[in-house]
Amino acid sequence: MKTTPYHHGALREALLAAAETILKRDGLNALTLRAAAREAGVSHAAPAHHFGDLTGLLTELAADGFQRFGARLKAATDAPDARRWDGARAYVAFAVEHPALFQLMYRSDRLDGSRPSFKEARMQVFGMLAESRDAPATQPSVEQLGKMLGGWSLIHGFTMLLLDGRLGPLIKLAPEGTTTDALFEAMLASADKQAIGPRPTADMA
Amino acid sequence: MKTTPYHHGALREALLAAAETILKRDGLNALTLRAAAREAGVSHAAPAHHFGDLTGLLTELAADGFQRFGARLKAATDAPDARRWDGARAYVAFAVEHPALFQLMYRSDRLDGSRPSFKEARMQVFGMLAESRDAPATQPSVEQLGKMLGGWSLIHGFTMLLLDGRLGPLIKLAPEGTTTDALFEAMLASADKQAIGPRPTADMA
DNA sequence: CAAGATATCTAGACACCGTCAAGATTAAGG
DNA sequence: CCTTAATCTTGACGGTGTCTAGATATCTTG
Repeated sequence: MKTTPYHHGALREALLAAAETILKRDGLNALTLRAAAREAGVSHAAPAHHFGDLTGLLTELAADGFQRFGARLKAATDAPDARRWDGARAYVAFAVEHPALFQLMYRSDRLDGSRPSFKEARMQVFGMLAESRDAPATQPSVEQLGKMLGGWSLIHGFTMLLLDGRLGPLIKLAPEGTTTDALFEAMLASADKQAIGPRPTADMA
Repeated sequence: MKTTPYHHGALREALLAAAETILKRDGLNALTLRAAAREAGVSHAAPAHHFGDLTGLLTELAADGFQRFGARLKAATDAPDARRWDGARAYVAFAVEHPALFQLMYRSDRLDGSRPSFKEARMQVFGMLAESRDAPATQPSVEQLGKMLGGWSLIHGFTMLLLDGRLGPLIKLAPEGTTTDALFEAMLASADKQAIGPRPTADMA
């Protein structure tokens, strides 16, 4: 084996690792097929043989992300001392630790939803989501689905707003020193409490 | 005035209109400076004189979107017969009618958040958000902010999941013929009700 | 074991993209 | 009227995805 053998041996994994490095370091806009090839030290056209096109590479990366995401959620909800909302906290924590990856995972216009690896990883996470609620997995009612969707939307919406930097004005409105974490916990607490007293007529999001 | 005068007269507006046409027709990935120039019938470098770069064009488009979004929300919440959650319904309705534009509005990596027009339009919408809740505009408590954030996150999360096509598995789980609209209404209903009975130990989103 | 088949990777080309510089054309103002 | 500024065009450069052809290594199989 010389310095750079013609055949890499594990180029597929190396390219995925290189892609994630670029994603973390330079963002999604800088993650190109050629950049991944450079990072891995191969020719510019090499990635096409393993992923087809750029969408393929991004989709495999997202699929890998969903697998790790699912493992993280499972660990949080299966823990013996798991508190209420610990799954939600794990949801946000993963997104904060891998912001660019998480955003990619929810960017359908850059992904190929028909890829088996992606479909499988995504459905596994969705399954955990459905199971963790008290809604039965078979023939749930619309009411039960609405409740489950409410939990998912609440957490996902917070995550997206946080990653996109949209909570700045809210923080500025809050008492000095308030963190996004404190706001998140306050949000969870308010979701557990019923609105007491007269409802405001125009109550929106 | 001949067929194509050297000076367009209102190229800035024409380019914005062309950009939105492309956004609706071909999606964000196809919205390039050169494509907008082609659609408007001018040379490929013309847009740079009005928007600086591609980020500038996208940001102005997003700013325009936030202005219309704000008007739509205001109309919904100010209506004399406005029901609870009508602001939320308008939020989702606007996103469904302009999916690509809405997604662009929440894609910070493609926008320049420091552009005055964008900042202003965005803050105007945020102001409506903050006012519509019972939280006072001055010195709200963390609890009040948490409640307001909960409403925003709930609606925004649902919208993002819907636009990204992530509700498919949920629909498949639901009784046949269930629409996303029905799920949305069920979600709103569940947000109004307190969870009765014993809480599940692992309750996540 | 050897040789043909196959998988893997390289090199080159093409059209498209954003962006910059230089020049042509028109409008505005003193 | 003539200067100045704004507007738009033309041409160029490097970067990108993707296609083709060819080089190299591994695998299979007779």
